[in-house]
Amino acid sequence: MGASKSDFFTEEQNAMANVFKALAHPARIAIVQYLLKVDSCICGDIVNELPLAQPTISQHLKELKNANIIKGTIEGTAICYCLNPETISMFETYFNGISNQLQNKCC
Amino acid sequence: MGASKSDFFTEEQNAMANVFKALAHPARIAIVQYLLKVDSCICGDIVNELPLAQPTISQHLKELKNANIIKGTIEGTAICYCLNPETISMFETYFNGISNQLQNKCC
DNA sequence: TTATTATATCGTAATATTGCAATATAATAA
DNA sequence: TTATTATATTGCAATATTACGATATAATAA
Repeated sequence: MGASKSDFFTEEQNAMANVFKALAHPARIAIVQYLLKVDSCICGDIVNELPLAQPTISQHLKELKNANIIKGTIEGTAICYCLNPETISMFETYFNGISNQLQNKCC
Repeated sequence: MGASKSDFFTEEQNAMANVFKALAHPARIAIVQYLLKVDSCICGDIVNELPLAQPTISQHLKELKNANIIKGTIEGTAICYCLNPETISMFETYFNGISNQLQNKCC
């Protein structure tokens, strides 16, 4: 985050910022879309789907995994990634909460 | 975004990534929380609330405004910022959509 | 054992973000 | 007009992200 000041913010604020940061890249949005599109949670043919090299995809998957947006299970030589419904629920709860607090408070 | 490749992604993917990027910083999360906490949509006393200098706050507000997460109305010498309910709704719709598509697709 | 296949890590160059002092702008007040 | 007050912009140093070639690791196959 550039010349960092994250110490001055709460754990929760830093945590939310980190989860959003994981979605703050078109490649990672594309990975989420792809995981939704394919019927089962297919693995690393994401590399064939996106215009990025294998190490780059691996890095993006790692960031999504660290943010708990996806989870990976080993399947032989491959790793099967899929979206984590709990984190999606967390996002729903977060924005529902904002919506509810927002009533009559807007200019 | 580092050595950039955003040309290879769709408009929609880049747009979503940009909106998330606006929330990908603890100071901007704190600003959103503050705008929710205060009863009316009070303005630039955010500077007194957060441990950052005025130009830094101004820059963060600009990023939130560019992403349509907040909107500002002029009130005399001051500017009154508040959350944009439409963008909050957009987020709700986005994650509801993912939730719905996620049924039975998880490993 | 030696391939082969799938994914991860390292190192580093290119680029982007962050934070702020200094300064500018814009609106009102005196 | 000249303050004053509130916010924005500029310029730049410190730091973080992105992308990928080279290489490593891990699992299975031959």
